[in-house]
Amino acid sequence: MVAGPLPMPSGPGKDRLRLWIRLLRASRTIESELRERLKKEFDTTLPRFDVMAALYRAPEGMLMSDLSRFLLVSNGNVTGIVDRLVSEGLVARARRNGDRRTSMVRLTEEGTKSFATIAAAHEGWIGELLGKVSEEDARRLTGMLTSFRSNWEGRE
Amino acid sequence: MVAGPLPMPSGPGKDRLRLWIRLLRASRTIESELRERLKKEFDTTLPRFDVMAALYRAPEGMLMSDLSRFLLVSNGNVTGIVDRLVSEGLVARARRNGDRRTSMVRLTEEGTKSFATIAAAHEGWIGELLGKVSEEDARRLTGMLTSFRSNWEGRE
DNA sequence: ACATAAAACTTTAAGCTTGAAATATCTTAC
DNA sequence: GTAAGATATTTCAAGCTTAAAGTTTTATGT
Repeated sequence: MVAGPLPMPSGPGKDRLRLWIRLLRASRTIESELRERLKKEFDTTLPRFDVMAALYRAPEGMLMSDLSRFLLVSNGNVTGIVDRLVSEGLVARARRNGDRRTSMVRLTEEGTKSFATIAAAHEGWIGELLGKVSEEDARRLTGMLTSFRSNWEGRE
Repeated sequence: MVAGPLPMPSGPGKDRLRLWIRLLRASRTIESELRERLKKEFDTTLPRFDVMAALYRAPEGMLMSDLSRFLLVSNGNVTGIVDRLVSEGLVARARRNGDRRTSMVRLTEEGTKSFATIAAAHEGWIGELLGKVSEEDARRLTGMLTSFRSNWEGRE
């Protein structure tokens, strides 16, 4: 999957396979760099950052299932990550009157502050890691990836 | 990180952040689809597929550290995946005369056959999943991602 | 009202992942 | 030749991940 420098596939329809391999290598490279920096600089992890980023954008809170859908990860996964964030005091669960199955999850004040700091560093890192991609190319790439995505949005 | 449809960042230098978010969402979407199909159709996993793909390209075998570098994952990780593949008879470790610390890892005959079958299906899936990306766009995207990658190859 | 189904979550088991510590082997410098 | 360091790999603990099964609560059909 993460095929590399040596014998690349050739023939009809291989361009998409090659694209996928590059896409995956690029995102893994960046991801592992981010992971390392989050750990070293802020003693946190990418999944925690992802959850906090989602909650930061929703001050009124989110349901567990919203988080799961939004982050493209399973329900059970979110449970574990949120549990850990709660035990660290960065996130709170609030029972709801209307529906006792659900609870609104939101950042605590401490979580909000913490996230703002980390997010600023994160944005700088991305600027650095993608520095060689021109703003122009960045916009074009984003456009292509968006059209790909809309093709898949809401599947099953 | 996997930010989505609602308030997208704006301002100077946000194009790269937006690009990264799209890149990550695209690769996670495709990855999870592949994961599911590998499981359902062939009762295997993406990491196992990755290792077998690497070995398929190296009939003479690879060292554990080669695998680790090539796949962009940690050493200890490769140990576990290879252990499982060995126990399933798909991969073999061969001690080397020269250096007793290392062993050459290679596909067994069964592993080779098995991989060929799965890889054919895999290529079809990619063609399907990236079907809306034109071959032309695929080549352009690949080019941009390649230049990004060479910028990072061999860091640290 | 009451049974049945649906929805929202959590729990569980198995496997993936990392970074760090531990082992074993080889290489280098005296 | 031997101690010190470098390499290659495995082991370990903690956390992430998923699919499937289980729990609790709400909604629906009769």
